[in-house]
Amino acid sequence: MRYGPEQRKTTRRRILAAAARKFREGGFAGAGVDAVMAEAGLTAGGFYAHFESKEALLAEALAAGPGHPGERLAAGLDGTAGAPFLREVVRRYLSRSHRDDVAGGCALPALAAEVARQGPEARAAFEGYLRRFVERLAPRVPGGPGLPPAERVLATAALAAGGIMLARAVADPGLSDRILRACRRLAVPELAEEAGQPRGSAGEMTP
Amino acid sequence: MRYGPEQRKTTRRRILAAAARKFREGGFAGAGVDAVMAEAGLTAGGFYAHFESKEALLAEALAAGPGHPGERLAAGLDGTAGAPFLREVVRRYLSRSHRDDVAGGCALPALAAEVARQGPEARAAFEGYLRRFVERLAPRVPGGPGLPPAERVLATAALAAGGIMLARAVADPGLSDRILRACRRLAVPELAEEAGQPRGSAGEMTP
DNA sequence: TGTACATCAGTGAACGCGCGTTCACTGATGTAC
DNA sequence: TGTACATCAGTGAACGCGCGTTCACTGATGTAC
Repeated sequence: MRYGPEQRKTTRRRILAAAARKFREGGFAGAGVDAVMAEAGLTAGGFYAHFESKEALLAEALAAGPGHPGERLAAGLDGTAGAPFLREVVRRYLSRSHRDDVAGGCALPALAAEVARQGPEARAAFEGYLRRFVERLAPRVPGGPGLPPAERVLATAALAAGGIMLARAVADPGLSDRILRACRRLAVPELAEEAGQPRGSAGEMTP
Repeated sequence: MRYGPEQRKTTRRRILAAAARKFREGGFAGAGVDAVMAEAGLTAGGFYAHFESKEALLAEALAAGPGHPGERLAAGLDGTAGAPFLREVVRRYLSRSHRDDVAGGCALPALAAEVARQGPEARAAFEGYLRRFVERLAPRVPGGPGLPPAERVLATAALAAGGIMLARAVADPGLSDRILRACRRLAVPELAEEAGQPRGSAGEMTP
């Protein structure tokens, strides 16, 4: 093991990445410090050299997550803006692959309900996570009736997060797909979406 | 204490009602059998005379919840249908009072993320809970572009559940209100909503 | 009517377990001289 | 260059605690005769 502050930072980042995955996968209450540290290739005891508490880890794991969806969703869409841009972002977010990849997916559908039961620290971090969607997407998203772009991003985030969450919770795969499709259409009423469902994962949110 | 099967049924219902409240409030992982039974005025040991396990209780608490929102939301709207009906339902659901009453509110924003991590029993019960929205509301809700009424109810449920969930998780009350308002507008683009936010709780989902 | 017994919802203590957190220690790395 | 010491990230065992679940028991109620 290398010595020095660089190693310390690397380890810290590894714990954060592990926490981001484990918390999404098992929930904040369901993923223990033990499991997070094991995912990072460490033992539980070393955790408190890096973080004050489990809740502090949650806050940082939200704030410092690498590859925020607000950026990942817009990748490769440099020329686009307006309704086509929004449709493409929504198509990537409300995809089967995102639904099926809880650990690697967005924090909103996986953790929002639990964050709502946490203290101000975690909620402020979560708020920052949500605001980042607005910052990154609002400049390229069209407004709607009574909805400036920033408000539309907020409402679309709620719709998309809710859609992924419900699609994950439901038992019937057919209903799950219906939920995703219906949400994609409600999100972009300006454009009649192509009839079929998107196939394959090219360009979708999680590979 | 009265003897006989009537008393047994009453107690069972009391446990279910307590579970519905406690699970929404603290999460499924966060609310213990002890806390649920205490809310019902009982001690933990008696629980297993009524339910096989904690997860079985979750499934039943979802399925047998008294006063499903699908019915409560439509109460007093007997003459209405179409876009005005939908707007009123959405206004009640996406209200501050519903946001602030986790224990008495809808199961979707409070429990969906955790249900997604449970077994088939709980997920099937959750699915029934969601389908009940469609059954009760679709006959009176208008379709949209590429969205038959049933699909529109599904997408609106995702939007509304996501909106309440995000509004609860965020730290800033102003942002929380903005989320609710933006979601109400996206849900019913046919009608330009009145400029102000709804005030008071008359007709809203939770008193 | 009165007595003995059967029933059974609910109690309360106990169980094994995993949790978040603490802490004495290890051992690899760097520094002083 | 070599030796002694300092640093500190990470280990692993232990802690107190609350969890889901079990179970012997209580005591109020109903039934038999």
